[in-house]
Parts: sequence; structure tokens; C-alpha cells
Amino acid sequence: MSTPSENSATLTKRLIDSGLRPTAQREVVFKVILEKRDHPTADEIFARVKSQMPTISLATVYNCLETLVQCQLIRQVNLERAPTRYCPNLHQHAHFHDETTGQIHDIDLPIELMAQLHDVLPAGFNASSVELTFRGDAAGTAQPTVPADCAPTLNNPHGTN
Amino acid sequence: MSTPSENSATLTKRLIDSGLRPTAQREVVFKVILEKRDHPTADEIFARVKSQMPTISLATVYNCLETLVQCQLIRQVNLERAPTRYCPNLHQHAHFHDETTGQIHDIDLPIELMAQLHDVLPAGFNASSVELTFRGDAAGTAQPTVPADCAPTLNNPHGTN
DNA sequence: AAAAGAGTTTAGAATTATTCTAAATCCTTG
DNA sequence: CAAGGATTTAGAATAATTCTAAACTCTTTT
Repeated sequence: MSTPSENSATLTKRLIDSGLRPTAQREVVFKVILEKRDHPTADEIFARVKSQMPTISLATVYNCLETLVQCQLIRQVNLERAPTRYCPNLHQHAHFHDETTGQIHDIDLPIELMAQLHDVLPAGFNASSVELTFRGDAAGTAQPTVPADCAPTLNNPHGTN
Repeated sequence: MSTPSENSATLTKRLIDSGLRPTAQREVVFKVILEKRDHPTADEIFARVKSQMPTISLATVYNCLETLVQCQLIRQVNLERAPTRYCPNLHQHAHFHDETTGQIHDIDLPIELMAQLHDVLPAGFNASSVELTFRGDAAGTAQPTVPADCAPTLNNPHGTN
């Protein structure tokens, strides 16, 4: 469970821990991403944020997103040649990119599998992150599939609830 | 094993099978990618190709690359925000992106693991391709690690040799 | 409390990989 | 050989992102 004020507190803490300042812009960008459980682009986030803070600039949205990614409060999703998307789900998960609808679905990954993935690396290869993306068709899945308990609970950033 | 002329023959066959024409430009772009076992960008490929065919245009290189990808003769590698790279290795493999050197290493994937990856998908999700990318540091690996027998042998396009 | 200084935001310009366009060229087939 | 589709080409256009420099906002120092 995570209330907006808990999220805000976590954001503040993370920023200060990194020597950064908790600003209104960073707050609102973060809040907007958590509100909807999808994978918006910077432009979409810009649009959503503007309704709450009409004076914010696109450059600031980009800046805030970079900061949030660095603080590991959101994830970045890179699909081929398309604008970068941002993901509030901090569970270990893969992405399924539906080629027909363009939708992105989160796919939960068992911890064992993650371990096996890392085992595949030869000695000397030290991975700090893994990105797993499927591409194909998701027949009969009209809605994005992010189960409610995958919500990015910031009190529990690694999603072990 | 695959000689240049065998590769060329396979290219021709694939193109014709797809209703496309085997052109000198497609040949040379393909050849140049096979020659070196790395992950060049379109610009790098353009440079290499120009030395053999000085009149070729960048747009054509992009066109050829798209065609080769569609014919599954090469793979496209998407790293975050960086120019698309192209990969002649048709084995099932992951990519390791070394953050310090910028190098990309091919990581062989056991078939069982690939199967397990697909098992992770809920019913209805039909993946036509999977992309697995690690990011981190590859300590003490000065050279790209593409074992010789990972060469994209076109006679054996799925790399089961 | 004023001044200094670091961090942040902002608008707009700049960058750059890629795609688009329209004309020219090349094959293939009737 | 003529017609028609596919392909190539140069250059323009696009669009996501980054850069720049000035303005602003905190925090800390005096």
C-alpha cells in the first residue's frame, strides 16, 4: 500500500540522499506517473503535468524524468526507434510489446528466472540491469495487464509485497 | 562454414522468396556487415560500403538494412536512445552493453533458457521475438566476445551448427 | 537579514538519427 | 523495344531529445 503522501516522502528522501533537491516539478512529474498505471512518453507526461502546473516546460519534464530514473523511482522502457517510455512498475518484470495495438504489457518475472538470466553471463560480466522485451501479438487482451499488486509501492520499492 | 558466394546466394534466394530484387546495393551492404563481427550503426555501415561503392546513398543503406532485417538475415539492436545497431549473429543470443567502453558483447543463450523465457508469458501472448539486454561492466574484456562458431552462417541461419 | 553560491527551471535553439519525397534509373516481362 | 513496377538517390523534412544561457530559488555564510 502506498498513499500519495508516502510516495512524496519517499521521493524527498531519495532526492536528498542523492544530494538533489525535492522540487515541486519533480513531485508533480512523479505523481502523474504513479497515478496511471501505463507507459507514457515524455510528451504524454508533459501533457498530464501541464494541467496541474501549466508553467512547467518540456525540458524540465525531461530533466525530472532523468532524475527519477537515476534515483530508481521509475524505469525507462526503450522500444525500437519509438520515443522512450516510462514505467512506474518497479517489480522485476519484462515488457510485451503488442505489435498490432502498440500496447505495452508488464509481464511478471519469477525471481528464479532472473537468477538464471544472470547465470548466463560469463565471468567478468557484471550486469547492473537487465531488460527483457517480447514483441508479438497479445490475442484478446484489450487491457494492459498490470495486476493491482504490482503497483509501484515506494515503501517497498523492490516489489516484494 | 559459409563462403562469400554462399552468403550471396542465400541473400538472393531470400530476397526472391520475398518478392524483392537482389541488387548490388543489397549485396554490398550485406557483405560489409558479415565481414566484421561487430555491431555497426547505419552510419558506420555507410562508411564501409562507400569505399566499395562510392555512389551509394545513406538512404539506400537504410533501405537495405530494413530489407535485410525483414528477411531475417541480420538483427537489429536497440540500445537506449543511441543509434540503432545491426548484428550479423543469428544465433539466439543476448547483448551485453558495457557502459564504460560502450562495447556490445554477444552472449550465447542456452535453448532451454529461451524456452523458459517464453513460458513466462500468460496465455494469449504470442511472442514473435525476444530481446534480452544486459547493461553493466565487463571487467577485463577488451575484445568483443563473439565466438568464431557464432558466425552468421547463412546456410544455417538459425545457428544450430 | 543581505550576499554568495549551488542547484534548478525555462524557452528556445540546436542536434541528429531516421524517414519522406519526388525524380531518375534499373529490371523484368509482355 | 515499350511499359510497369521496383529501387536508388539527393536533399528536404521530421521529431525526439539535448543543449544553452539567462532567470529563479533555495540554502548557507557572513
